Amino acid sequence: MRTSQYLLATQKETPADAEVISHQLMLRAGLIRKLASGLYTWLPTGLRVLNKVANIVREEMNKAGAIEVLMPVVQPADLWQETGRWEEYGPELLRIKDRHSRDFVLGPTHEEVITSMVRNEISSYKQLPINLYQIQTKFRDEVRPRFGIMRGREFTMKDAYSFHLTQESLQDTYDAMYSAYCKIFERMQLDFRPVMADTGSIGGSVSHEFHVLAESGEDNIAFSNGSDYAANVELAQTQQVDNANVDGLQYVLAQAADEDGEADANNWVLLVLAAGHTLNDIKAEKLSGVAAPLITANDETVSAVLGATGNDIDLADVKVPVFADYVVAAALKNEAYAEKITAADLRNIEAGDPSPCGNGTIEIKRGIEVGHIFQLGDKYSEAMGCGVLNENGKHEILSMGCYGIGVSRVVAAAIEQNHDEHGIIWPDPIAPFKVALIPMNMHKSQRIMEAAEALYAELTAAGVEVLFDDRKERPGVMFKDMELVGIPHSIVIGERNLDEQLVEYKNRRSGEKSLLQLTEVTAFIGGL
RNA sequence: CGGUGAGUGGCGCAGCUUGGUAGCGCACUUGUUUUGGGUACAAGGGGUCGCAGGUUCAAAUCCUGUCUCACCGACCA
Repeated sequence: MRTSQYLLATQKETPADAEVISHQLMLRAGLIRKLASGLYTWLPTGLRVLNKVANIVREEMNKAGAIEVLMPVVQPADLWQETGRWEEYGPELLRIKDRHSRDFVLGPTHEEVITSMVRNEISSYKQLPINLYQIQTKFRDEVRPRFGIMRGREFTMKDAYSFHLTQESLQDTYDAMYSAYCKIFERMQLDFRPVMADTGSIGGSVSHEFHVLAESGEDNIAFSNGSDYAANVELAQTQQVDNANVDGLQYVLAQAADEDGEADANNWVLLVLAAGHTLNDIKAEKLSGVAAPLITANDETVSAVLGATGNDIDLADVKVPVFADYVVAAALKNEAYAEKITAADLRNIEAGDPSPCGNGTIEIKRGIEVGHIFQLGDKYSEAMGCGVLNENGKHEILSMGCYGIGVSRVVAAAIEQNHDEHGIIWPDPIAPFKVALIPMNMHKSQRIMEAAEALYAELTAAGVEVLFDDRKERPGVMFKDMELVGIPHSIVIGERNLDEQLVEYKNRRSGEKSLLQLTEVTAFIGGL
């Protein structure tokens, strides 16, 4: 590619509304442009990277036995009504009507569509297991899009769905996906970790997230320094310790749930934590008797409720089981709370805590979630009647797994992990170009132009992706642009070395420079 | 949705308090200059100041409404 026939679109100045480094660099290096909040155009350079990432994902999915399909972005509402998510999913689900006033959604995920397809296409146990995936645009009407492409409303996702008759089969595919994900992020040369995770609203039991480690990550990951234990802080269990070490208590009032699990506006549960600890909302709302989603009382309610117990709560009097670090006490209206104490894991794990696995202590690092795999069970297949005839001719509901990678988010995460003060430093496998060809004052020197043109033709013929900067620009401009864009290797052709038929090679990441014979350049670059 | 802040050429900003129909840097065009790290000089093109309404002889500037955007919280690949 010649820069003169390309859209480089680099900028000197950082747009004011970009906060994180990956967003700033994606704008400055000409990878993306914002169209509206959370909606971005991929410029040529950005699209090249996005396609590189997608292709690595595709290759590894294929190798792992998954089969590619492509489903519509627009999905009929009745599928979502079948699974109940039309009501459950909330405002992130963008609902639209067609000209006949029929309801549709812009797909935020594709469990409904794939399950609908499989129940029509798969009818025998002989066809199982099967794992189908697509790489496609998703739309989620995020409350607050932020950090550029990192949390956009429209984004590219690889989503795979597997179908099984037995838990063993599901586990096999889940393990294969786990390995494939590791391979994918290894190939992209990213520093990542698989971590145990909460299943959230998608449902199911077993789940792992894949995080790219970066300071700007939105998730906190708990690592053990004595084992390979890693879990999202949302999920990481804390060990109960002797209450004697607790230095004071703090409390939170949470709305209670009735027998049916519905929020009960008149009843509250008192959650008590050791001083200095922080409440983990996800753990709290999983407790029976506590309303989910968690509703905590404001100051007014606190005084009203605690006043109604007949006496002021004196936390020093709460008799905490000796093995518990913190407790749940029912502060039901007019009841003695002291008799309703239960111990539970309620708090966020913290650095320095003993690891739940029993080995080592916990360290907390920040991560960007780029992948998530789940064992879904029969949540969707049951609701939609997706099953096959088994060996005995009986209809049996399938169990499912689902496996996602945020393809566009990977691009941003890679930049968070690979940049310096000059710009992006792409890992070779996802770089938009492998090598930048930078001629010095080519428009004034016939021999430079001939050498550059010859080298460009040679590299291109060898299948090397080369960006030939043939603009009539000063050297400094070209160096700055190529560094900003982050092309991992560059070749500089100048009068200085041409007499000896030498050119200069420079490595973007290490900064190392060396001189190469003009004739050996293509072999050298090809071997990198 | 709650809190904070911002909307002035493609980008970054000034002007607004003390109304008089717009300015700087980058980028862009042309010429000269320079020639291994964003060269210098000169001449140009491009905005009616988010939108709507109001006050006024006169509004980017004052008033009202509205839209958009970013950041902090609750959700997610």
